[in-house]
Amino acid sequence: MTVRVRFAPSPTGHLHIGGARTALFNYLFAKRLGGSYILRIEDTDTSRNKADAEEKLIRAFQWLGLTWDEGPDIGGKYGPYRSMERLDSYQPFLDKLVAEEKAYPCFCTKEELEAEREAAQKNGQTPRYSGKCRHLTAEERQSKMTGNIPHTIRFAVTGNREIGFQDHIRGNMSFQRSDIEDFVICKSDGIPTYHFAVTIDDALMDITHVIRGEEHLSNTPKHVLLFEAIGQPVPEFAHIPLILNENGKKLSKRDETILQFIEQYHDLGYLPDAVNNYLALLGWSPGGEYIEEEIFSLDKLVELFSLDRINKAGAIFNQDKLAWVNSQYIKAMGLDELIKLTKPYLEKNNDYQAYLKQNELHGEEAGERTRELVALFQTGMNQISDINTLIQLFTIEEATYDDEANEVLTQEQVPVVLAAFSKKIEQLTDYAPAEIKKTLKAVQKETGFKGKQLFMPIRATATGQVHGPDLNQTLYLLGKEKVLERIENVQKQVVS
RNA sequence: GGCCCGUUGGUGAAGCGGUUCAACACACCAGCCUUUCACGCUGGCAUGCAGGGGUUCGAAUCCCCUACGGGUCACCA
Repeated sequence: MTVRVRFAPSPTGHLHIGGARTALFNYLFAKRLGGSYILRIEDTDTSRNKADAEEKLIRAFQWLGLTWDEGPDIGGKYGPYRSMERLDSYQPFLDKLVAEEKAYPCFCTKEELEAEREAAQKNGQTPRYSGKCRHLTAEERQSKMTGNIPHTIRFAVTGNREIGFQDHIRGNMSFQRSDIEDFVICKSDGIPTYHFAVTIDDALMDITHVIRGEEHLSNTPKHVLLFEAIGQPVPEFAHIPLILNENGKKLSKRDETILQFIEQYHDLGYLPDAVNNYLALLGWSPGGEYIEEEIFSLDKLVELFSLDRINKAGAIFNQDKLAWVNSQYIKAMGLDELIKLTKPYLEKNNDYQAYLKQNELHGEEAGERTRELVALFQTGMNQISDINTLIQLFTIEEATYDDEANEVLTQEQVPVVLAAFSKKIEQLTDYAPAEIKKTLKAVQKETGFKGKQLFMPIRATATGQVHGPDLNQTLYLLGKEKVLERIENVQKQVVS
């Protein structure tokens, strides 16, 4: 039997890193085994559904390159792929369960249930549905039904056998039936709950493996019960560890201390492969000969992935590491491709556009300048959008001097070095990197200062910083006028 | 609180009873390279695998207890 897995999100918002990783694991697992990966939308909570959420979800996945074999957008022979379009398939199962008395209508109101819950809590008891509607007589039930009293359908959890199942990651799991209340499978508006919808959907779609987050672990016995009640085979389960924030807590969508939406990474200029790569390493690691490597393409991940190399403990999300992974991809890519990727950022960068205009760079020349700049910063970028902050070095009108730079400028050789250097470049007709390099050499000869003593004063003066890309290139891209102007400013300050 | 799950360094993790078992990577620190900077390279960074008991000739690796952390207890998914 070929493997069939699914990612089944609810369309309530943006795709976040946890969902993306769950989807990724499903995808990798399916592809590894030559099976099918399915996207299914669980939209039974109609009040929380957001109109554009599905579209955003799909766009995010497309960007990541995690394509599905069946889904709401492309269909498939097990469709439809949205719960709300599958209402007809739930009804017969619901009717059958009620007819077999495996489920029953419950007429309790939300207020009643809430009150019971609070009372139980107050007495230190575990809040659990009393099961009182299960024991209604046929007459009582009939009269309430004809009275059109709103009701839910609850699943009757009977007996006291253990519910056991195998989890691919956690091994043998077992729960007590007595710990599970008669849970609602159909809401009073006639829409099934998640528990019911997923199990029917999984059963009808011949899902063989359910790979999902650990937060579902304690829901699983309910699903097992349901599969058994409708006489369908129970799929295999794999509950993957949660992704945690730096405090070791499950990510909350409201937590703003961490970038957790895929869209944000897209906007910042992360590469989809890098995101997949990092996410795959959260809770999973390749064994064998690849154990010392960290950078894997999607195809490579497919080749290496296996469920039994998934960790049990939750993993803390580390943005630094993601950035590093991304930087590896940026360093590895060709310059032309990088330029293409920086284009949208640079086009929207008014300072850069002004810089080009000011230096009278148009058309091909502008393109050439962009090329030089991107090449200069390729090794210094963690994300494509970094180009905008890095490039400020050249676009900014007035340099701002940081502490380290100011410290350098107090050194005694500074006036000598600056004077010699400015005099020489003033006379330079061909202001280009190679010529600048020669000039620096000449200054060294003339003044006797070399190394840090020579370069630092000039770097600090020209850029306001002691760190930055290659000096010759930097001075060239800054332009002669700006460099001379800044030298002059610094000289005035040193004198006064 | 009940039920479940987990616990190797600041972080991701390797390790699945015994020839360096405490890899590798991020971060951090130091050095090298570079007449500067960055990239890169090299090295340092857990005397101990939450703690305590066992089992065993031998345990991070098996068992038990405790502690701590997390998840979940909805007509949400």
